[in-house]
Amino acid sequence: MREEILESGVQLFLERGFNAAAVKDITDRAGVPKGSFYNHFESKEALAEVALERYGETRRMGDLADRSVPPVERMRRHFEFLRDELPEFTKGCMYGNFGAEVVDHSEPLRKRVKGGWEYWADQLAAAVAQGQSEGTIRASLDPQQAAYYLTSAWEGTLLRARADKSAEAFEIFFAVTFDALLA
Amino acid sequence: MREEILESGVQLFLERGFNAAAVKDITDRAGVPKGSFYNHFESKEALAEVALERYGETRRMGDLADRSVPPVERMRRHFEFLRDELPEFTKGCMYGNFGAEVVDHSEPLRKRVKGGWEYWADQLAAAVAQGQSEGTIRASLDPQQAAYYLTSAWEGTLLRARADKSAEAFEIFFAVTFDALLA
DNA sequence: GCCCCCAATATGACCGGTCGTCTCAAAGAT
DNA sequence: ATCTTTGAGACGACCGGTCATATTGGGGGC
Repeated sequence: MREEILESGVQLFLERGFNAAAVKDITDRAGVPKGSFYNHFESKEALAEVALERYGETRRMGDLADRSVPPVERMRRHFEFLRDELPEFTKGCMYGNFGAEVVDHSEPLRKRVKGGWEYWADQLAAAVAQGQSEGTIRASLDPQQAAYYLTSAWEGTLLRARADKSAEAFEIFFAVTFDALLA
Repeated sequence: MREEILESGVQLFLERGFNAAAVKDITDRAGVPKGSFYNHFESKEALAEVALERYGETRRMGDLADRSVPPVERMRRHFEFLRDELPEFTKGCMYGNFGAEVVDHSEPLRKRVKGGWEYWADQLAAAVAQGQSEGTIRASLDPQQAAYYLTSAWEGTLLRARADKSAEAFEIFFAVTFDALLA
């Protein structure tokens, strides 16, 4: 039962964000009675923390460390994976959702959002650094800064895609990132 | 009275986003009775539309067209202005706030958010194009794409700054944008 | 095998609070 | 006196969390 609740929480936090995903909606989707929720999670916030961890595990960050694929290629595939996993122009990334809605009110969630972004940027930075040592990514970039910038650009791209209801934002992200910024 | 409500709306939508800025909070800050709200605005959403227009007017987009300042410099100043206008690491841009919270539920607001971003990107693109014709911005960039990317990167930077509670995100935005992407 | 007891878990109605919106009596204007 | 505007508080919906009651499972005794 706990697992069903967690799964539904992941889905709804992803589709609607924190506030618009009510505990009742989550338990309804999980097919369990609302009162049972608090036998498994101390609070909605506590569920969100676990949901965020779970979501982060599905982002396949390991792909960014796969030495059998050249760095630029694996970065490209990484972002293509993230893009292809998106529900259709609805809220696209739990980190971004919580980052926009919750970090001002929940210190535990803010720390996890921050930590998740840092981890992601570290993986990207390692790939940038390897690309530089192989001469396929421009040498003048600071890997940590470039990686940080890419996480920002990606989250912003998700916002724009949602407002535009168009995939053009992603096309532009790929074109500018791989043909201009990293090249 | 209408003006006080509008002003308070702008402030609170900026500081807290749409959902966390209650009508009561807005009227409290405006110093007017809550029941009067609907004598001046049809709904909270209607206020948000007007507040967004008002906010957009204060972003000084005209600075981006000021031919007496070189393109790169005026872009830099533009983003410096936006950064310096921020309340301390709280929600930083009404377009981004509404983009994250509301565009899935309110078509009028989605259109205004989209339109505001498009207008902003057009101004940036014109500056990029001029910089290219003067040889100060790299020629291989598509001005519209670069401008679109910058709006994304900026909005994402705001998200990261909030989660990090640090100005480092802005430092990185400036370093990568002006020393790597545009150079 | 059956019954009883107890602890753990499940459950749905309830609670108090917040929220956007509306109503209608009172106040103001003519 | 009549008409228009105002605004306090009611309204119904929604929300996270609580809790009295019901159910279940395991252990022990006969």
